[in-house]
Amino acid sequence: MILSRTSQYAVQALIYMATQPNASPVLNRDIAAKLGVPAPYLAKILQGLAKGNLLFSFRGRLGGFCLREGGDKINLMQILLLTEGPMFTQSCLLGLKECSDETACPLHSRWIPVKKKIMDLLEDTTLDKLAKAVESGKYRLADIPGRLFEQLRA
Amino acid sequence: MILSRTSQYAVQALIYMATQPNASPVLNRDIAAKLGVPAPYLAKILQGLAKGNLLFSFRGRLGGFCLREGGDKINLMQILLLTEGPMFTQSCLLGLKECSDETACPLHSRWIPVKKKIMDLLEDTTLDKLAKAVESGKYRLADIPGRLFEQLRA
DNA sequence: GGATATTCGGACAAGTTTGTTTTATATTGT
DNA sequence: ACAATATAAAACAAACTTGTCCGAATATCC
Repeated sequence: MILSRTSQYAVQALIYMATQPNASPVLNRDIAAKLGVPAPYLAKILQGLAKGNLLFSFRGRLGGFCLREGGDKINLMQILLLTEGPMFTQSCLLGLKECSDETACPLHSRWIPVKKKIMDLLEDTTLDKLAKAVESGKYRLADIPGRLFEQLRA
Repeated sequence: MILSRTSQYAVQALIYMATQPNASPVLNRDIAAKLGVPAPYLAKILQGLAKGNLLFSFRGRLGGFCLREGGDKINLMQILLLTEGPMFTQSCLLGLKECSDETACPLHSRWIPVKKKIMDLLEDTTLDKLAKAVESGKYRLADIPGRLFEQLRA
């Protein structure tokens, strides 16, 4: 509805990375397995995030991906700007290319405050907050059924 | 970002229809011209809305599409449930198939109130309100440049 | 240096959304 | 009955998103 699959996978992957000790790189293969997501596709997404300076990537043995900054420094908006593109913040509900305060669609004035709520949420929500929620055990990152998920986690 | 092109065209078209006298049917061709969207594609969308009981459709000479009810009775949510599908209201930001209060993604509790704002907006916004905004001349339905739009309107 | 393990990068394939074309069918006016 | 004009429906095409595969580059360990 709101986010593309690419964005959903990206957010899930980064939350997972934030739950891991960031001393050693995390393998794309491992992330894909935990999330139940196609590994080659996820790799491409992570490469994009590395190009966008959100991740470090290391090749070779002991390689993998690392968060470039601490999980408390990365919020959802930063991720989505990379995966959805820079137009993400300035979109009109009706799809008008230009929909500003001067020349607006009929929904504009109603939409602005709601959109602000969304943007505020995305900017305020850091990876750390989400990682803590997952670590508490009350929340899930992926659709994998409980038992299988626990097995993978072991 | 939030809505598919199909939904955007559908909403634009219905707003336009709500600005027209509803005694005589509106031609798909005319709507498409005003909005600057491909006519055959729009026709398909309108046919879907007719199947969903939001529009009447009449074939042959003097045919066209009509709102089935008054513009004050149709809100955006009704349209989007047809164009985006019935899952539209129950989606999870991270794309989890199941994300309810019992088994939730780590964003769930933050997302719920924001989502409610969106849903409230969509349910509260009727075609009539939007049509009036367009008729006031302050707001635009389509991306067509001002001069061309005025010419078409004449 | 060689073996191994990993990301990188690009080419390829499938699926979905968006858009086009064509033919059929219904309605009205003459 | 016939011509004109509209939607209906289905087949087709293009573009974008999503997903797959493979060879190359790179780093570590022996």
